[in-house]
Amino acid sequence: MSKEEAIAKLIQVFRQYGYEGTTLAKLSKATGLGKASLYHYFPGGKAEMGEAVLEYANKWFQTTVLKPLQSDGQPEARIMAMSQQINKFYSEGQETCLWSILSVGEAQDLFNSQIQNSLITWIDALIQVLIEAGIEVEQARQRSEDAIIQVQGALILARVLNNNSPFKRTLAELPKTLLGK
Amino acid sequence: MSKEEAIAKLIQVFRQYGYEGTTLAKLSKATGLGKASLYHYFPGGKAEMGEAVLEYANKWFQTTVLKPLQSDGQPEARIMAMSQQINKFYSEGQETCLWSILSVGEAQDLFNSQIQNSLITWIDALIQVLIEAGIEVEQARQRSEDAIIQVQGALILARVLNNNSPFKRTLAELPKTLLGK
DNA sequence: GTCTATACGTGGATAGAC
DNA sequence: GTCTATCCACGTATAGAC
Repeated sequence: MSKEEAIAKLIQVFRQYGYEGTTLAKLSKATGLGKASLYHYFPGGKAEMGEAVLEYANKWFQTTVLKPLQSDGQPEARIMAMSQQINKFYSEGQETCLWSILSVGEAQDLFNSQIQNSLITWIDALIQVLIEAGIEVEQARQRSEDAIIQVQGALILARVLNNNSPFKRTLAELPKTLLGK
Repeated sequence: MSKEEAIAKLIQVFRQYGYEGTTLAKLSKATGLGKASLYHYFPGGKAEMGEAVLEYANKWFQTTVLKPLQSDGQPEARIMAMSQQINKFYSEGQETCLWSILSVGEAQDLFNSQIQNSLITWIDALIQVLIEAGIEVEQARQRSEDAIIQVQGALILARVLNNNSPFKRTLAELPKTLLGK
């Protein structure tokens, strides 16, 4: 098993259990590797695995979600493309956001700056598109923040209510939220 | 120290560290009670403490947030009163929501039905007010869900960005979100 | 009710064989 | 690279004195 493949398995565990709820036993079971093998790939142990998982998720997000947003079509089309990708990225609202779950407790101390960067990158990418669409910068910032707020909040609602329809509705309305029409 | 006072201290720990990140050592330190004393109040251990903390938060939320919403003024005034109380309840966006943090990992199995009830109660209370304001029921439901989504999402953004201004802005716009004007 | 002391499992991490 | 075996600290929980 390659390191990449291992990380893809690890990410599931961190997403489901959070940092402190994730144990080496769970990580071992998820990958099929013994604890010692995990330490071969990640000498820094659990903290390094968390770091790797965040880095992996970040790249994945950049490729699948941000890239369509930064392509060269019409702003509205790009935003719609992004919404579709977000839907996939979070498995239609059934998966927790790694950023939100790794921003509490001990994990916050370890990863917050990394997570903050990811979120800021996302916000800035949105602002860029809205400016291209002719929206004034401060309003663009507010709407971009609102969009992310809504995605994050909708994921929580989906998890607690065990029902992803508010999440899907939120995504469907993202273009309106961002472009204001 | 009364049981109530103890619970008020415990809640801080669960909020900050989540269920799995919360240890008896932390709970002991926060209350000033020895571990054995905690077991005197909560024979069921950590799980019972989590339960008690959720129950406490729920009552607190009902009294401070829902009651103003269900008073007998104009809908808009009641919604504004609720927003103010939400602001206090989450310490201006600087405190995590207990419901969102206890809905992951092992805690999800233990507490999800309780948390689900709390959230549904909130949504239903909002729907009631919007219906009184003359809004059609399905739209009332959607807007109520949206309001909660925005509060939850804004709390996440505040935590990650270490900046509560989006949270405050979100709260300020809640009346508009709900009443649609 | 609150404490000290302690039991027992599990968590993270390492050694060393293959 | 992956395993088995093992270490040590800490986690939850309990016993029993005061």
